Amino acid sequence: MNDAGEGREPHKGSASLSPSQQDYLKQIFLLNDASQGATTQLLAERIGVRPASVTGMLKRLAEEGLVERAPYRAVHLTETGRRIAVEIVRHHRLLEAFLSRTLGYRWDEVHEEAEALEHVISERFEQKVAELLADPDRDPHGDPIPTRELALKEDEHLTTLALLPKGSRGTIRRVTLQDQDALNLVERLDLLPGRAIEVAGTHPDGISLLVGGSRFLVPALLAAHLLVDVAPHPSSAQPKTREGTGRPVAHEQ
Amino acid sequence: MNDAGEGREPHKGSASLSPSQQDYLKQIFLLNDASQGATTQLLAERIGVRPASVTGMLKRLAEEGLVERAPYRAVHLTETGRRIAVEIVRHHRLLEAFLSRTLGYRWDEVHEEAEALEHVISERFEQKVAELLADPDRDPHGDPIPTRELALKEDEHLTTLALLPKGSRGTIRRVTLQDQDALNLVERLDLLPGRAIEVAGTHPDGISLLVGGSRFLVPALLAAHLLVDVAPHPSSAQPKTREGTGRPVAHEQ
DNA sequence: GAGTTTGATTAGGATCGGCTAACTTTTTTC
DNA sequence: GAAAAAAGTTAGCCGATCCTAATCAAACTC
Ligand SMILES: [Mn+2]
Ligand SMILES: [Mn+2]
Ligand SMILES: [Mn+2]
Ligand SMILES: [Mn+2]
Repeated sequence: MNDAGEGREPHKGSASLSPSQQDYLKQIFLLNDASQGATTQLLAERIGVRPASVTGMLKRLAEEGLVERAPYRAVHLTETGRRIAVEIVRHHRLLEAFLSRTLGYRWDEVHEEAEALEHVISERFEQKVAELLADPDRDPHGDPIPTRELALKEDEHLTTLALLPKGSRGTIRRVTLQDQDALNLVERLDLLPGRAIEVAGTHPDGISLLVGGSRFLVPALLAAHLLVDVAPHPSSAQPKTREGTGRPVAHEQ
Repeated sequence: MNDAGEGREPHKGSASLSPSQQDYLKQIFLLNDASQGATTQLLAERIGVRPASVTGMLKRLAEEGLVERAPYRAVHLTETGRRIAVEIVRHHRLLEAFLSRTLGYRWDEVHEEAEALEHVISERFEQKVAELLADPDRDPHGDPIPTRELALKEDEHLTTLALLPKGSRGTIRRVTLQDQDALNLVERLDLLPGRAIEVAGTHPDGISLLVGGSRFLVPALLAAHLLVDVAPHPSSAQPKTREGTGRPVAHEQ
């Protein structure tokens, strides 16, 4: 079924794709980036459509050379598809940083707005915002912002909170959650990027955590999405002296 | 064919309409605001579709109670339709001011970007931008920005350059053009809002204008879209002063 | 005021992206 | 390894928005 003589559009930019197509590519990328297979069902959940719709769209994207797929198996991005996906991710995270820093959005308000704007802003807008913010490399959730050349830094030194042994100390650097309610939970628990934490113990259902003077159970499902920068010497005091009641939320303004 | 017992949706916000629908409402409003009938053909030109498409969309908008129309006649907005249209206009002009002032866009670059963003930003975004800019009342073209309550100030003291008699002096306050090429022309001629001008004479094809030390013919078609704040005493030369016809005129550009 | 020109509408069709219901394939369970 | 469960696909449909071509109405023209 695959033909080699199809019309080869040179340099397909994200601009020529519909917001819907862009969202599919982005979610495939994010799933792969999180080492998960981009299955029909997962995509359907993330994008908010029915599985049948995903199948249909993936076929169209495959025809355009943006994904490679075999029926009943997870999809993968082609190089072209990946490039576009990263471009959208850059838009999204740059916008989140902008909304947070320049317009004073709250931590939990940025995602939804960026979700819509990411498809609409021009390269000029992207550029101007990057200038204004002096090329930020993290969004408010701690997610790395791809560079203009679409290079994406890996967080190799970060560890999932869920895997830390008792006694570990470190700093929360990244919250890899999409869901609005889950984000609200993180905010209520004051587990934002920058917070110093210590693992008080492990449970079957999660992790007992010491943060900002209080101690509570972080459910495993949540802990798996908190990436921590582990302090070099678990026995010594934490490098960053930043205690307090934890109430004054760490907004990066 | 028209029935009175249609489903009456309460408080329809612009958010529930498609970008396309929003553009139709906006263009109807802008045409009416410029004292032009919103005909099928004019709308088709402004929106960039064929007349047949306009007829189709107007029918749908009429069904939703946003416009009133009779076949072969110009359309009018209902109160609901007008409210939505003004909301979009506010978005558009606020965005233009923001792009210009905060992101450093050039005068001729703002329109296109605002055209896409206006349909996508949330009320929160609108609000935050308005705060950041301290409630601006003009966009970079001199067009008035509707207030949050959707009140739109009229430019009663402004006159079309095309109608000024020889010897008139004044200041360009507003450029009511949509077309990109026309805007570029205005910029090349340095006829931007704020420029002091004097009418050196009238021609059948336009107006001979003195501006910034040089003198040239402004084609009638262009002159009709330049709104001028006429100086009270045509004989006295004054580069920049606030005159008063009994009405306070505040504009920040 | 009959005819012509211009403007508007209708008819029919395409594309896109979603849906449901029915069917097929893969995976899991025992 | 057969049956059941889960996941994925197909077929058929729908609404939104655009298009072209043909028709109809209104507005000028003389
Ligand atoms: Mn999106
Ligand atoms: Mn983020
Ligand atoms: Mn628009
Ligand atoms: Mn403007």
